[in-house]
Amino acid sequence: MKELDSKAWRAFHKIGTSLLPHLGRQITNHSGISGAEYVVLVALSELTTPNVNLNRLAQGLGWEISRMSHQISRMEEAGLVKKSRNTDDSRCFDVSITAEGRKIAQAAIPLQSKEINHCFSEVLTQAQMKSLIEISEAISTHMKEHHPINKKEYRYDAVTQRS
Amino acid sequence: MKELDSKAWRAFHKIGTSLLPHLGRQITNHSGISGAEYVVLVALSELTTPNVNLNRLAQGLGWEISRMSHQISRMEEAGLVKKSRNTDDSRCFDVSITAEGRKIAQAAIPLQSKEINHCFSEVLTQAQMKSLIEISEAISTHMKEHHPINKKEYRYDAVTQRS
DNA sequence: CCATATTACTTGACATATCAACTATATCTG
DNA sequence: CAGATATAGTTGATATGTCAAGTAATATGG
Repeated sequence: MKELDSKAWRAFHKIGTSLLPHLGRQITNHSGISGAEYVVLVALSELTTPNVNLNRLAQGLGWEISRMSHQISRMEEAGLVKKSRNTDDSRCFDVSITAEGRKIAQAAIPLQSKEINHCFSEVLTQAQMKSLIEISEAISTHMKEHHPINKKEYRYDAVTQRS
Repeated sequence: MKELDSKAWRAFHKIGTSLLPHLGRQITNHSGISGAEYVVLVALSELTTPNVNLNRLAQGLGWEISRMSHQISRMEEAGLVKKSRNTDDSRCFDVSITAEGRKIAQAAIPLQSKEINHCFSEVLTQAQMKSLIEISEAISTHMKEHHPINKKEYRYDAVTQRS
């Protein structure tokens, strides 16, 4: 069954290197922010707490912490997010979205939803989308268990709630 | 049904930004080449003709031509591929794999297949893999028709055969 | 309570990707 | 055939991602 495997991999690889960049470009076109900025803003705008710990944010998006650090620095520079040292553990940083960032996110989200629609629900059947979600979840779970990006689970589960 | 859409997108995005880089890293670990180098070498090693036109190679992998140009330059520098002007149309370049490149590819492919196996057939059912392939094909087709990377289809279909 | 380890994050160098010109050749049109 | 246009690919600036090493604060073990 190597055959099937390889085909699945190639298929996945292909859409991964065409669809993802395409949707990123769309974001830039309609809202002037990068795909990376978009996913960060969306993550931040959906928080139930006023801010997240940087490490946690990275975990949530499956990013390396170094990447997140660079990204957040740039976004802070651009006025999209704010970063402040956590008072309880001053190694940690609390990241939050600014009013400006929220405004941009709120304008971008419906536009991007439309794009996503074009590429998903107009192309796939509902069954296929459900299948894709299951597949993704299976792979995500496996990755988390066997090949985690940042070695350990974040220990301070309470950090987000504290401030 | 926006809900399902968004979930499908997020699921896909997540594996796209975790699985793809992971497998790229594995290649580097076991064979000392980057993921990009790997896919190019595999594409070249599977040619039925001795070489491909650069543009065509880019199309085949869904890459922008500029990216391919840079990549091939670096790989030529590294001795993995060879590039030569096409005699019939001297705007075009014929790209081929070197003996060195082929050796590396042949060593890398079985190792990488094993990795792919870990992430696909050990995690997904056969039905899921088939479903993934169908989904990918649907999306690829749609992308090609509606959002092509390099605006036009390559016109000189015979170029590959000519030399 | 001190030495050592761990954790959270930063930094800078480097690799790679993307974009917008630009060059050279080829094709088309009158 | 001359001039306009299109095509193939290059180039360099800039943005972004990755890696290894470093810094500072906290936790741990004797």
